[in-house]
Amino acid sequence: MSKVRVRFAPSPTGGLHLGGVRTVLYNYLFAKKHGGDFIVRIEDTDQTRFVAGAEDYIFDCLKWCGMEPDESPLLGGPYAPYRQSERKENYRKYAEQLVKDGFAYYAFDTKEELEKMREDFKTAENPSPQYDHSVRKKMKNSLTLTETEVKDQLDKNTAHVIRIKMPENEVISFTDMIRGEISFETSLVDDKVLLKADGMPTYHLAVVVDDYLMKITHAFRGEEWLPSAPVHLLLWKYLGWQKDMPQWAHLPLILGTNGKLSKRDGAKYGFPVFAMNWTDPKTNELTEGFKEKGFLPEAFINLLAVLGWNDGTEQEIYSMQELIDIFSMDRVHVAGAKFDYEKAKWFNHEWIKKLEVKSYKLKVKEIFESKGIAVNNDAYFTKVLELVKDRCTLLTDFVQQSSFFFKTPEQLDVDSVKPKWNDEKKNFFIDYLKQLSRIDTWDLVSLETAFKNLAVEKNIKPGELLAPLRIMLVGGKFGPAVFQVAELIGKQETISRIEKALILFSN
RNA sequence: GCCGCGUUGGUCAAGGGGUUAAGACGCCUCCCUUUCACGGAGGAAUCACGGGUUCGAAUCCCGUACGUGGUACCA
Repeated sequence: MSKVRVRFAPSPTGGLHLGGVRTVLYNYLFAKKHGGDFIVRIEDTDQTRFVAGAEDYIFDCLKWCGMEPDESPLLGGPYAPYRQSERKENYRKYAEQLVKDGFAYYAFDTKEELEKMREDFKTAENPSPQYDHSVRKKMKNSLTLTETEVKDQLDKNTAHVIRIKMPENEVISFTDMIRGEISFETSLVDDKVLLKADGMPTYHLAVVVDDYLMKITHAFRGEEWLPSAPVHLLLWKYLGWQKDMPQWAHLPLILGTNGKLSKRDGAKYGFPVFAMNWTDPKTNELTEGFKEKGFLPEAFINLLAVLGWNDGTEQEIYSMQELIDIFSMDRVHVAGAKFDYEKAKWFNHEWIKKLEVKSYKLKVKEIFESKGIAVNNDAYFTKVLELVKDRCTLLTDFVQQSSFFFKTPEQLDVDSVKPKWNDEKKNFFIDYLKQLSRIDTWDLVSLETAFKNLAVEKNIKPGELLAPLRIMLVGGKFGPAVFQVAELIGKQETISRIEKALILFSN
């Protein structure tokens, strides 16, 4: 078999959502597993939906996820250009060839005429009539017009499209790598437009031509493309390229609360749907991404990989390299999967625990700095992160879990202390403060011993005192062992926090 | 409407004629921990429905229902 070449062909129309990233992932994994090439080709033939900046955004996302292409508009490659708008000249000749060979035809119908047709043929049973073998005989095209009429229209530069001429009563079938044998009745498929009036190809023509020219061996795309597969199959055949046709796989959809996962689902239920922050340049509306939400790319890739695929074992945590080694298309699920944000967070938690702090501390540092918390001592920072990583699900959780190591808590959970606060406890802390100031070896053991001994001496249960101490140092009922916190923040800071809190509690 | 594709706990799912129908997330209980987590031990919860085929069906076949995608000069 020739070298494996797969492509991801996004249209730059907005943020890169979960389904998109997973499609890239499966393409990428398959390519890398077989030592092949991963190509990214931009489908920007639709001028009206094109969104400025979306292309760069897509590449940023791929980079963040660790899926760098081998060929792309940015990198170039042997089959450049990789933007369909720049390949415009390629397509017309293939469309013309199809017309010449009798597999396609010119259609001169105006927008109004098409609308009229749809209106005229509309019935209760058929709410959306297609431009198919039965209606094409009644329309204005090179099948119904005489040769001279057609030539005349063409000479006059009348706006026209080229449509595929779907055969009648044929069954066309192919083998999908995930679903097996799939077949379609050609009479039921419409005469899809291949070349638009503006000279741009539609997706149908463009994928086939580009896949052929770029020597794509495997074509993986979302399940939403399944209904138009017969058009593509026929194009490969009609263009005479059948023996070079890639193998197909149609990936299951990622579902939201109902239907294909949408931006709305995310907004509604409070989870991201895009890989990275996306700001729509038209509306200026920001949609939060997984990256900014505090996800690790390792976790993001991992959770997407197993949403619709598994290797048959009980393993759930995989690195990119492991995925490359064991991924196989035939273990991809046929059914769509509903996205579960709780499980997504679990994956991130697992990765935070699994990875060494050094691999993400820069990201956490950025988050800290954006919250106005300065991080100066790298060794100290690492030590703190190491101490609290087990209790962080998202990278952003580090703020809540460890900001008190870097700055005095602004808000203390006074309400949890006050009801049980009394002079005995107050006096205990005053005495403890005195002892602390005399300690020379500031370590966990000395702090704890002094505390416990004093409690015994004062005849107060240590448990009664530990909670207030925690709130004094940390601000709330969370975080690592109290004495560990005291040890790390140091003598000065510990004493100062207790002193401040004492005043607060006694008011 | 028509066409395509699906359907195993709330979610992700293993299993593809004989299983006590794995496992994970979430939920609940307990242990550990004088906080919150981590960790550990348990628990509740599933084969869409109806017909076949078969000694035997979650598994094969056919219907039905439901879901989902398509039905654009969008991808």
